[in-house]
Amino acid sequence: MTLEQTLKQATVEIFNQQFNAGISADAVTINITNPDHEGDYTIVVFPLVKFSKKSPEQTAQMLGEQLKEKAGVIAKFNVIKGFLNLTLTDSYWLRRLNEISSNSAFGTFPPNGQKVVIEYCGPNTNKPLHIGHVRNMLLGFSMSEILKATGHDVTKVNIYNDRGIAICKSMVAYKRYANGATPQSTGIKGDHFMGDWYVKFNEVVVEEAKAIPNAPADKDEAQKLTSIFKEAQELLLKWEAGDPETVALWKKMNDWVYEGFQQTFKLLGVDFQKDYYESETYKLGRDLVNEGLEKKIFYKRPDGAVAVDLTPEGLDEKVLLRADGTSIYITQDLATAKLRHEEFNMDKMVYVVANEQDYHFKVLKLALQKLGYKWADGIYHLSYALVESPTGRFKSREGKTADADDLISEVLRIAEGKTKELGKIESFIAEEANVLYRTIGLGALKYFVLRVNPYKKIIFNPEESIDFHGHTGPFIQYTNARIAAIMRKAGESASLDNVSGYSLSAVERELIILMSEYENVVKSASDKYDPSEVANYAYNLARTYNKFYHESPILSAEKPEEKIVRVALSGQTGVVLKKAMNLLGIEVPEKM
RNA sequence: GGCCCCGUAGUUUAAUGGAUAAAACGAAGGUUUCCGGAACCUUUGAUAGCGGUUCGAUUCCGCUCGGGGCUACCA
Repeated sequence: MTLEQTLKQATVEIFNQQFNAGISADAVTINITNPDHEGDYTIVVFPLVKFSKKSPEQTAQMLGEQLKEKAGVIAKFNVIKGFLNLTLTDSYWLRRLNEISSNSAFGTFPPNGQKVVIEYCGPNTNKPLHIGHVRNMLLGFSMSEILKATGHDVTKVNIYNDRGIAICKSMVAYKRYANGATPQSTGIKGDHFMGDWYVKFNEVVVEEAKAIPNAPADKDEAQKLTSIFKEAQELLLKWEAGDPETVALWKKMNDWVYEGFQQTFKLLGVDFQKDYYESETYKLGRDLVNEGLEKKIFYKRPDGAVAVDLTPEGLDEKVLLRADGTSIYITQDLATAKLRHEEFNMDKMVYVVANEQDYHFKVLKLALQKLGYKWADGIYHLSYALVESPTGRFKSREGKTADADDLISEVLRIAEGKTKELGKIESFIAEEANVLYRTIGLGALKYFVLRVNPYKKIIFNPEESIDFHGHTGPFIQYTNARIAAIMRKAGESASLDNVSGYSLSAVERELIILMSEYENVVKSASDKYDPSEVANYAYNLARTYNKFYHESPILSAEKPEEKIVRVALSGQTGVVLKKAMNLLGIEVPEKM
C-alpha cells in the first residue's frame, strides 16, 4: 500500500469511528503539498467538515493530531484554512528511497491477466508517411509500453490500406510514364517512389481536365472525365477481378512501399507483431451484418441498404452494408474486430486513430455491443488531434515539411550539429557518434510530440526547428548523462542502512517524493491512455534534479552520510528517468 | 442546421473541483576557476466573454464569440 493510501485509510477510519461518516477512501483528497507551504502531503478537509460539524481549521487540527498518533511516520503538521499539511519524518523518506532503490521492478506492475491488442499506424500504401503518422506511431508505441508496465499482455498490430482507387492512380501513372524505373534504378526510397507517381497522376489529371471541351465547372466532375482517371477506375475493376498482370504490378509496387515503411519504422523504433491488409479483409463483414439483420438488431432500408439506428444513442442512422450487398469501411472494421477477438481473445482493443474518426469508432463499438459481443466493451479509441502548421492543416502538397522521413533527418542533422558544436564527445568513434545523434535527435522529436495531451492538436512550425533546450527530450537526456558521469566517479554505492539520522534538505526531500510518485504516474497514464503524463513527469524530475545538483555538492560533500545519500539520490533519479523515457520509446545516453 | 473537440503569459505547453494558475521558448540581467553551462538563478507576463452550481471553478452546467472536425451505400 502506498503512503497516500495509508493516510487515506487512516483518515477514513478516524471519521467513520468518531463521526459515523460512512465514507470510503476515494472521498479523501490528498495531494502533494503546494511548494509555497511547508509539508509533504496535504489533506483537503473541506469535504469532511460536514461530518465533524466543526470549522475547517478545527477539523484539520483534530485530524492532524490523530493521524500523527496513528500513522507513526508524521514528524509534524500545520493547518492553513482547510488544508492539513503533513510533514513526514526524514527516516520515513530515507526508508522509502532505500525501498525504491532496492526494487529493480519499481514502477512496473505484476501481470494482471489482461490481453490488449493495440492497432496503430494504419497507413495508405500510395504515399510516404507524414507527420500525422509520426504522432500516431509514437503514441501507439508508447501506449503499448505503458500498458505493458501496468501488467497487460500487449500485442501490437498494423493495418495497411493497400487497395482502392488511390493505389490505382499511382499504378496508372507508373504504367504510363515510368519506363520500367524502380526504386533501385532511381535510388528513391520505395514509399516515396510510389508517392511520386501519385503526385504525377494528379498533375496529369489536372492537365487533361483543362483540355476537355465544355468541362463541368466542378473540378472533381471534370477530372472524372479524363482518360487517365478512367484508366485508374478500369485498373481498380481489373484488380478486383483478379487480373494477373494488374495484381502483379499492384503487388510489386506495394512491396516497394513496405520496404520503405520498414526503414522508417526501424528508424523510429516502432514494431508490430502482426500485419493486416485491407486487400484481405475488404470483403469481410457481410455475414456479420446479416447476422444482425436476422436478430432484428439491424434492418433493411427500403432502398436495400442494411442500417442500424443509433438515434437512441444520440447518433444517426448508419448504413453498414451497401444495397448491392458489398462491404464498406465500417463493415470490414466490424469483421476485423471480431476476427481479432477470435485470434487473440483480448480484453481490450485499442485503436490509435485520428479524431476525424471519432464518429466512426462510436458506431463501431455500439454496433458490436448491439450484436451482443461482450468484448466490445473493451474497445477504446485512442483519439488524437492533428499536427498542424501555424497556417493550418499540413497539406501533402506543402511538401517536405510534413514528410516523416524529412522530419527525422532534419532532427538528426540538428542533433549532430549541436553535439559537434559542444564538443564533448571527442573520444567517440564515428559509429558511436552516429548512434548518439540518432538517440538525441529522435529524443527531441519523440518528446516534442508525446509531451502534449493526445486530444490537443500540436502546432508545429517547420520554420522553427524542434528545440533542444528547456522542456525537451535532450534536456532530460542531458540530466541522465550528467548523473551517469557522477555515478562513474562515485564507484561502489554504499548502503543506505546506516544513514537513518540524516537530515534531508528541501530539494532532496522533493526528489524522493517525486520518485515515490512514479508508480502512480505510470498507473494514471495507463488508465487514461495518455503518455504525456509520463513525459511531463520525467521533465519535472529532471528539472528538480538539476536544481538539486546545482545547490548540493555530491562527490565533494563534506560529511560521509551526505555523500552516501546524495549519490544514492542521483543514481536512483537516473534509474527512474530512464524508465520513464523508455516508456516513451526514448533512449537515454550515458554521455552526450 | 445537428453532433463532437479545442480556446490559459508574445509563443508552445501544465494544473483528480482546492491554497497567491505552473513551466519552457522569447526578451533583459546574473551564476564563488563549478562533480558535465544541452545546466542553474532573477525579472517580465495569461484562464476568450457573460451568467449558474459550490465553502471553493482553468476544471462542472448554460449562453455568446472565435478555431477545427464529423454529419457518404469514401476510406
